[in-house]
Amino acid sequence: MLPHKSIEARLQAAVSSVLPDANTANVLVRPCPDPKFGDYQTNALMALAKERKLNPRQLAADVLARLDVGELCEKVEIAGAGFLNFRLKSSTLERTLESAARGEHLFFERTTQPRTVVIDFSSPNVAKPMHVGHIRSTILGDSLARALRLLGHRVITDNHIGDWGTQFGMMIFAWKVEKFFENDPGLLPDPISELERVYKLVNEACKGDAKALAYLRSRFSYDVELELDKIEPEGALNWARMELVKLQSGDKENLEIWERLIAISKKQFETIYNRLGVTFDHTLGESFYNPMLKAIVQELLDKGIAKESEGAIAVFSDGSLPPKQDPFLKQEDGEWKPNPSLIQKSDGAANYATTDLATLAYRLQTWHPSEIGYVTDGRQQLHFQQIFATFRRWHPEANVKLAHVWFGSILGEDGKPFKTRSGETVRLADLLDEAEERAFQVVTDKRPDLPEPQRREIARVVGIGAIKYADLLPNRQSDYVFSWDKMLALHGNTAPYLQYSYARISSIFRKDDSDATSKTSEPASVSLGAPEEISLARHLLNFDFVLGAVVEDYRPNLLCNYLYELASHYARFYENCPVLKAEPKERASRLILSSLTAEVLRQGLEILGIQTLEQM
RNA sequence: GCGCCCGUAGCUCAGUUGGAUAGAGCACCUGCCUUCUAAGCAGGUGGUCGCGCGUUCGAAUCGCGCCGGGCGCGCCA
Repeated sequence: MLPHKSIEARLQAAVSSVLPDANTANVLVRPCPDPKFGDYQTNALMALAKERKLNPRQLAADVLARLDVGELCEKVEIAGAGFLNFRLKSSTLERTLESAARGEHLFFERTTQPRTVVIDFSSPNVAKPMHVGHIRSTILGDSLARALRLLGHRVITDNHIGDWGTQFGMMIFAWKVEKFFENDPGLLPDPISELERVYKLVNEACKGDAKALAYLRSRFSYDVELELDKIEPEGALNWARMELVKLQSGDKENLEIWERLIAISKKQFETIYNRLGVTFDHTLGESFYNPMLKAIVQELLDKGIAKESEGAIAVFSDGSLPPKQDPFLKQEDGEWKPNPSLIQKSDGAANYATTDLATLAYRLQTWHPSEIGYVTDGRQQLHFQQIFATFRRWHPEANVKLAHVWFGSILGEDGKPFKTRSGETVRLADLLDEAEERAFQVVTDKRPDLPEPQRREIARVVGIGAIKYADLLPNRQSDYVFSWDKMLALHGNTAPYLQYSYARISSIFRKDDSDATSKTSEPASVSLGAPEEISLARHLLNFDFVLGAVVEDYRPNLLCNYLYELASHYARFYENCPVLKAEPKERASRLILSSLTAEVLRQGLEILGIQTLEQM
């Protein structure tokens, strides 16, 4: 057991012995904000004293009298208004590092209560290019899944792609206009661009653009029920609607076009996910739930949860919540008015709310998760509140935590939503290309001695890592400003700096000429002397706190900060404590410290989905 | 109008159940490479935590009211 866990357990026991009825779940230790206070502190006794109107320092003294942590810590101190400060004996630090060096742990503990957690993230749309709007969800979701898995939870990742909906009417229409059966766009180098081009064309024709309409007329020669010269905006729109209806009613040709659209898109998704190193256990898109929707609408009607309204079907407030917390009410002109959630449109089609309800039910029934996290844009907060509330009414027996893990927008340097210079949305593929290209310039500048293929590989890892890190570093709920210069900077809190820290440690081991036997046969012995060694060791021991917090609040940015601090501690150690030139005993100890730091850096970056390099 | 989120150093942002003297990077200034990768380190300048009132041993954090900004609010997802 790690020292802080052991201290915490004994502290809780001591509190129970003083206050038998106290709930000790919140009696926790955590790292001290300032090393002068010690290694760990608890402030929980002040809270306990407050709710019981006890003197906090007296309570601290009473608890301390029942607390025995003597073999782990120096004398425990009562400080301030009633803190308990713990300072680890240096032998405790040293033994913990040694057990890590033996591979018994890496400064964190796997959970004793594994949960099954579904993470819903990325969710791009079929037949459209993946763009910057998908990057935060993809990177955040992947990182959270990695963190949960590392801590021993059962994680199911599910990519809920947008493979059904009204846009397919226009897509199929466009497909037929361009006679793609004869000119398979899947064979083009960039089929998605081609699909996007014709989609825009049809869309513009529907809006009445003269050039687009003229183009349609010139191309139109198939299966003509409408006369060519009657293709006007209304005509084009009607035609697209007709194709949609045919698709929905199972028309063979349209289904085949739809399937080919999905196949082309999935290929694009795979290319991007491969570059990002992101994988999914399932890709169950919206279409998968299609067959279930009618029955769900009917069931919600039967149960009185939903009702007809203006031709549509909607869920209204049932009055079970205070109005302020009720997602189905809103205040207008001082009155509470209905704010319903539509589950069926007046044309009889279901919408995304229905699909999300079906998805939720399916996941629960199939995987029995204790938790489902939806990693989406913050603008969907109301939607998810309504979905969750509807689901609770529909399945009151369900025992599952539903979390909307929302995030803010990516902004350009001008503070407005991130776009290209010409005002287009930025494609993910282009973004990754540019990251690698810019990283290549930097690598070439710094290391002209390396052969080009190696520089390319470094640029790939650094470029992708920089984008991911820039995305994970800010608190997920804040908007952040996208800046190439900042994310690729070689100093400061950036991916390249962390990767460099790792590479620099690796370099020590490459130059370590001690023979292999001395590395393996002698029991590893750590002895800490220099202040830089001690603060580095202390920081390594805090890895567990950070991982717990990341998973608890769905916040990888805490890990970013931790890793940056770790790299800073190591840099100070590196400046002040020679490793290879030290005396044998000290050298062995410092090699262990270095190798454990490297391992935590590597593991931490891996949770962020960022690769490390031995050389850069 | 109502709801959600935000307002912290010149700029970009952290700030862990309320906790000890509010932190970092960039920028600016000063040092440090014959010594394990200087893609580095050390030091300095810089704050009425939007404003006010309140809650308490203690508030950037919680409550109320203002000011300023972003987003959302019935058939798109």
